[in-house]
Amino acid sequence: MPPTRGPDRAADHRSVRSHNLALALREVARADVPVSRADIATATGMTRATASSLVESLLAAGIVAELAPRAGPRGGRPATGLVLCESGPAVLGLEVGVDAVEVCLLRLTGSVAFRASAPRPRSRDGAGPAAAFGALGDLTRRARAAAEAEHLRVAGAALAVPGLLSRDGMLRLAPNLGWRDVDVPALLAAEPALADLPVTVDNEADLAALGELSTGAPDASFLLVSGGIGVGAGVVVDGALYRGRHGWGGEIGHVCVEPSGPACTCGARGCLEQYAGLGAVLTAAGLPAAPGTSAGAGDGGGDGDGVLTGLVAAAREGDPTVVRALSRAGSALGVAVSGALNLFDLDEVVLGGTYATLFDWVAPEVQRETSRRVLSWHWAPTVVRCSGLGADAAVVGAARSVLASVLAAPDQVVAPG
Amino acid sequence: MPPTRGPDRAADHRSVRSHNLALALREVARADVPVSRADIATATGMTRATASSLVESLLAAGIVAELAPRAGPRGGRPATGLVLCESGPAVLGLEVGVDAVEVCLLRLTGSVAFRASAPRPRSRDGAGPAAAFGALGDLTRRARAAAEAEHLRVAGAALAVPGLLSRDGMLRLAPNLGWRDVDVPALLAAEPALADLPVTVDNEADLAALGELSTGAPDASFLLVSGGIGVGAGVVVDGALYRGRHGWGGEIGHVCVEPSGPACTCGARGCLEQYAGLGAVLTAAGLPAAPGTSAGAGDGGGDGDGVLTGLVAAAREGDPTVVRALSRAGSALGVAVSGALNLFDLDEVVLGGTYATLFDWVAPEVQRETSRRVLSWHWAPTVVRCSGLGADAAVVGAARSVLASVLAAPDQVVAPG
DNA sequence: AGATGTTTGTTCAGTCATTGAACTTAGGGT
DNA sequence: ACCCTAAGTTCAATGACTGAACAAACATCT
Repeated sequence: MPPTRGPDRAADHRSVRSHNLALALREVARADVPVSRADIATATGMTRATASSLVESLLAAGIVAELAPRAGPRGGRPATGLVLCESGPAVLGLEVGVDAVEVCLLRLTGSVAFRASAPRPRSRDGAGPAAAFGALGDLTRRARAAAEAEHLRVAGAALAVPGLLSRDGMLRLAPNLGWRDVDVPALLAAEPALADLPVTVDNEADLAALGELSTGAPDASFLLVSGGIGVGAGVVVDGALYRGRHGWGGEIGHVCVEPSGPACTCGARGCLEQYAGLGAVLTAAGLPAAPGTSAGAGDGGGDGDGVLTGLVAAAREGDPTVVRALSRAGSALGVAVSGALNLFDLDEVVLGGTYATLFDWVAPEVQRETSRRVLSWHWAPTVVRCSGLGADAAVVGAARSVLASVLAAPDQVVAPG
Repeated sequence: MPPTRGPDRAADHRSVRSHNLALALREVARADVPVSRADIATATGMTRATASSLVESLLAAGIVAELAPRAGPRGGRPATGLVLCESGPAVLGLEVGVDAVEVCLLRLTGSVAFRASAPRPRSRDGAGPAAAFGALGDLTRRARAAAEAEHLRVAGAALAVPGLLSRDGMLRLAPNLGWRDVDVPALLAAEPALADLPVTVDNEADLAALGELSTGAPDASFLLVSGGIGVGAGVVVDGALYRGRHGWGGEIGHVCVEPSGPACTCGARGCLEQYAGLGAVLTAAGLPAAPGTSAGAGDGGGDGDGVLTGLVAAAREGDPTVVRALSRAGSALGVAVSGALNLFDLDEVVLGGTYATLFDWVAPEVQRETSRRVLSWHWAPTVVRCSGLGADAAVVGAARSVLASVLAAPDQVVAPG
């Protein structure tokens, strides 16, 4: 997160201005149609004079743009439409995933300006974290060249990693990458293409949840459950990500489904991952485990996609063992998800990652369990949805999170210009 | 909560003032020793001139008071100490509990000015919610008389109820009271002693968590698990209560401990309540169930205290059946709590309600399960604590929540005066 | 005792962003 | 043409903070 200046800072004229600036910009950003200065004034409760003044600043900063005046329905002077500026500050989403490193450049409007990925150098080839960040640096260089070509200034970046981060950016543990205690900020600083950018680092599941959020209502509430070798979750309440005490919220993979169930790599018994993780599903389906799916092996990776298509094909053909395996994974998932819904008080579940691919076989069981186990079901029945972004959720979410912080603090982005 | 005016309101001069007013007041409130105007200035980053001006307003409003000047350690002009005003606006905590209705009047400083309780009129005697609120009204009248005698103005009240509230204050379901769809605001408005006060209504577990919060660091994070006929939990993260989408967060009582466990009154199987609820514990201990502990009976109540002392006595004597029952309840609780800690990313558990009384027999098992099942244990080992407030947590927490809102918005309380 | 230094609290002109009201601009309808 | 409506701008007034200078009150050193 950006230089978290305490919420307990004294306010002065300038803070009023930045607050209202952000407010005005949000009105422009959240509407699908162009808004006028008068719209901003009435929506926020400020004077038309103030709205005008704020808009002037936003125009000067190149964050919003004016359209040609268009007459309203009931006569009167035509309103000049305001929209986000296509050539305003752009943002970068980064991801170090199990199989690949990815990058994604978004214009201020949210449109994709550049997109690329490369396979992650594998540990078994002697390549450590530095090699992965080298690949990320290469992709970033290309993305920034693309930005340059469009005369876009890159305002910042966010990086998604699959693991537990401490607040200073250290990646404490990333089982599926085979990493432990990796100093992410140092590795970022070592890449010339990234060293001069403000980069925030966040958990992959959290950023995926933010990505999912950006595809729907801005104040949605849901639990995004992401399947894979592990099982992760991101919690969004009223449009805000729940982070928890250390930023490790939503660790659903090791929630207990059956206290005396099979032993898990974490040392406990009966964790969700042992029922609904990709490795467990493959084993139960009688299919060969993909490399790396026997979590804890240290080196992650493995061609997850190949195994997955096999699984889907078998399920489509109605292979009873496979279907039963998926349904059992679904009900275990449903038990854990029900607990999470009871605790977080949510009524929407979004299935992402491999669960998005396997949605048709997994979702009914999740639905069934939640309908029985969620206490508030009668007042707010649980909805189980499929993720709209699938595997790209995390990169896109990373970029979107930067976009959100630019829109939330437009004055921050103007100053350094 | 007070008329939640949207966070998306335009800021002007007055909002700067109220923000800084609240900031200055917080400095006075959170320090144990008197602070000076200069202290406020340096702590918040404002000028001494501004701090002075703010303090003047707070003095005029009767919210803070000046002490005699006291010399500092390194010479210089002595600082005039500022403290919360003992005779400033007072607040009222209310509770409709299973056994009793309670009231508690707190001075602005947090000291108790009045305290009383009365048995709750029972449904089996033909008394419905109206009777309970009548009893609450009587207590309130006495509390306000006590306030009057001290020349204290009562700024507001908060009511704790054990059940699911909708956002408009309707009590949707309170199994242990035997109530359903009770219109709390209407009942409050019908009581003359309460009709003229701003009263907020909240879940008992949530307010108990706030009460617990007020006994420790103001930015603590913990899960407060409250035992009783049911099992409730309140989640506090960085000093703020987690409420969830509808305000129903922390429903741990129906988190699944064993998917194929005993049937629960909620319709599901293996809910925590079936292992660690008071009824289940008594049954497992071979003791006679207290009236009402067979949850779902409709009319709640029952002399919980009597049964509890019997349980404690038997446990102290080392009765193996009782000790085993408690230890099994503890490990079921530990399983559910571990899940909650993984999801919420917390590292502190506070046991309250009956669990506070049974702490010595329950806590070790909770500790053991969390040490195995909480993923982040190695970086942030879980601490299991006993609640400092016990059964009074909810009333006190209710009053504290009003206190907090007065301190957070001092200008609100000045205007009507 | 007196001078010096230090810290607290106040006073006052200056600055800045908002408000509110008048005014200008630019259409639509009859 | 004339009136009506709504958008956007201009400008004096207001309110709250800043910064600097000043006054008050005490400790310490000579």
